Amino acid sequence: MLELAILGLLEGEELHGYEIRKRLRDELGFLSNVSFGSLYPALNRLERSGAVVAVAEPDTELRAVVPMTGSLGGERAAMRSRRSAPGRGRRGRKVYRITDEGRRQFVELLDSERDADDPRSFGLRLALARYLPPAARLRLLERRRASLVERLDQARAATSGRDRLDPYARSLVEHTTEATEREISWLDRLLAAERARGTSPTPGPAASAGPAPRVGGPTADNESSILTMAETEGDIS
Amino acid sequence: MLELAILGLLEGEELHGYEIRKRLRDELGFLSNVSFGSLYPALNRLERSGAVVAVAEPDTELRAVVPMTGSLGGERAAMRSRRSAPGRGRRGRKVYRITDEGRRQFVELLDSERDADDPRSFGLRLALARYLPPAARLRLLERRRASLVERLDQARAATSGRDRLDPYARSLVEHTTEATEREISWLDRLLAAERARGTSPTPGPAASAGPAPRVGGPTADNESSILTMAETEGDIS
DNA sequence: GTCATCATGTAAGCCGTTACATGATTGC
DNA sequence: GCAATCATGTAACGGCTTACATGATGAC
Repeated sequence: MLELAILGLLEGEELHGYEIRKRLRDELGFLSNVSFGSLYPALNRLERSGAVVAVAEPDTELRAVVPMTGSLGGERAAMRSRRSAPGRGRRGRKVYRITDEGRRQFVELLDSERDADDPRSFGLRLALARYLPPAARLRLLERRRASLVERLDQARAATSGRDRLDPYARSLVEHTTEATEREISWLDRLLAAERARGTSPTPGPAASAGPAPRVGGPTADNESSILTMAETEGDIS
Repeated sequence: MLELAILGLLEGEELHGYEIRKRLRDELGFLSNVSFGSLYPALNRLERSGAVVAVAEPDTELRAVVPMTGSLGGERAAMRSRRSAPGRGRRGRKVYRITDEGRRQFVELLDSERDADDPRSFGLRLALARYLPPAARLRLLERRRASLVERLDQARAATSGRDRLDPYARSLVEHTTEATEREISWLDRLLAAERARGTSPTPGPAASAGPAPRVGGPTADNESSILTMAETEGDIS
């Protein structure tokens, strides 16, 4: 899960650990904050498995920081702090780049059903769905839909018999049921758009067209932290 | 978390481990299935801490199973399988009953903010909210509301900035935002009902909690019973 | 020169899982 | 008497968290 998110970020650009953590928080909304105690070991695992390599920092950053002057002192100071291991840029930063092997692992992970029970799993995968081939994208949406439908059926079966629930549990069930129904119909729109794209010569931006329910709020043209797709995940059945 | 759910079930009736697992799945929808490897250790922890005790099975069940006859053979067979340790009923079942200490722990857990990041946490607590005193119930709802509003604000703040998201991420953000707004207004209805109900005079130290900030969503003041969750059904398509 | 921030890592522990091991009861 | 289910438990392991430890850089 964590490794999937990291690879997803590195698909876009080279990053070092500290920055990756920020992106996970701000961009993917992945976990409020992933701890370093899990982030760095994860990066080391990825490096050992050949999914990423430590590289020198991109020129752009480096040039901006290191003075152009021939100043001996400045050069030496820069060297001292810089040269110790591959992938160490200024300061002690270790900048990672994804490899071809990493891309392979990434798509494999993205297309797998690991962590299917974790509510963040689907949100993360959909946020990275642009990296999936169309067929796999359909599978992802269909799996999610099926699991929601099953949950709904199960809930209805269990509730029908004994509606002796107290008001709180009952309200929770109702709210969760409705939210689930809404998600299913949202998925149906995504699926329709996805299928229309694949089968007809209509390419492109149809994908997000469906939604925009616009209940009343401002039409946010948002780029946000992609998600806090924590999802209510109601209890009770 | 698991212990909270277990205590919640035992508030209602005496149960043995295997049955508890079924209830967690069918009744609380807690985890698709809690493994025995975590359930039994949890029960043992609860027993050691004095929150539960192993008891003889309730008479009702026992009577139904053990024949009333004075048949020596029957009696002996029943004894053989039954008597080994307190709380062992027929077969090897170990039936648990919550204690006063357990009830104290239960309410304390229920009112705490543990696992606040876990999305199942709120659902579980609301499902058990009937066991909370009114003030704690309000706190629970207000905490949830505040965290959703914060999430929404954060998303919008991050949103206002730069680059465009791809269609999948964008659709995800939109759907999640809308779902969050709906949950907030649902909570507003629950809060209104809750306030209308019990509390005529606000207790002395009202300072800490205070009224809800009203930052984000609409202030839907739909009174009516908590059960009336007709929901505005803004539906799209 | 010292503080906040950036940056990387290790160690201990919690909480859960899967896999394994055992045995009783019921139905056929 | 045999299988399916009920029922309880242990052992090994995994991933994530907190707390700890270290050090560089930039601002004042």
